[in-house]
Amino acid sequence: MRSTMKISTKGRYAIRMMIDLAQHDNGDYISLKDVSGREGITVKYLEQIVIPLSRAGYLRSQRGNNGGYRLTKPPHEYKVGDILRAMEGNLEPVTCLLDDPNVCPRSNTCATLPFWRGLEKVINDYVDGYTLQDLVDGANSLAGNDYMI
Amino acid sequence: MRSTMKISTKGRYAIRMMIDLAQHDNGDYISLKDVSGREGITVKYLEQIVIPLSRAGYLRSQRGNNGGYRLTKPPHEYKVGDILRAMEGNLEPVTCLLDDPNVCPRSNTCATLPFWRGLEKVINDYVDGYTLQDLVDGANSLAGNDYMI
DNA sequence: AGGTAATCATATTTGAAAAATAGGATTACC
DNA sequence: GGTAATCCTATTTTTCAAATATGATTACCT
Repeated sequence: MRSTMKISTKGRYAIRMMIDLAQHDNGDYISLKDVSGREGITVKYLEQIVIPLSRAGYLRSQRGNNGGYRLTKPPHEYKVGDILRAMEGNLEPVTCLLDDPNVCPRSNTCATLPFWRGLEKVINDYVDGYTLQDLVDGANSLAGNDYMI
Repeated sequence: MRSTMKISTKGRYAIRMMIDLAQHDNGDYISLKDVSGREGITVKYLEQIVIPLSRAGYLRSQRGNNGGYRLTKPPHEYKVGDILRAMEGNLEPVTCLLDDPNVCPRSNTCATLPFWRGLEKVINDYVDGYTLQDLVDGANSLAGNDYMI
């Protein structure tokens, strides 16, 4: 059985790309071709991944020869949750949580809604507890947790 | 954009069915037809949902006329996480976390693996903090948390 | 100026899995 | 023996992620 509750490849690749841009930041723009070579993701796919990140203001781009991308902020100012939400839209574990009241006619009486809301909160709190810099360091900024193995 | 990170309908329906069985438990077996009428899920779909729950030992069944299903344990002995994992297989947010070392050749050096492991732990801890009885009560058993709205 | 190498924009294809349905076999009560 | 349920397996339908394709636009560099 393949399970659900999975982050998309775009979400995972976006994080890896952001790490790559952070690691190789020397002030110049970094081409997707370079990222592609290092990360093993096709340039064409990276072009798609870059769109929501740019739209969110997380990346600055330069067109033309010697063009490319670079971060708009220092890595510690990116919450990993921001990157994921830019790619995934949201991290709600069930569609029932959307604001649209048409989604589920049972939402008023549903006994499980608070449970799902809590799960959403736990997930968002966790991913917002990491910054891009934390991932670059391969370490965890959350004081006193034991998630590292 | 439709987002990922979603629990399947089978997972959601399984929880609702278990709540329904708990709420209507009077010692007799409860037919899927009854559950279907109350929950608005087809009998045929419920038949599929029941399979992994029975296999996990969470339900007892009775065939034939007046047959049906009932819980094998009192509701407070079911962790919601157990129900979800029975349906979803696991709650790992990325395939990279599977034991199979062939899944990702970068797993040895991947800077994001500890991050994903932590997310998996947070999710499992949360869903294991709720019991079926909590959902029946529409309340939250975790002492001192504020997930309820 | 013109070649080149990049981003940008949009569309299309592919593949796989979730979601739902279908048909019939088996069981057990009454 | 009729009926109403579970059980079993297969199939269809639908949706969406994943990946690819094509070409336009931009800007550096010689």
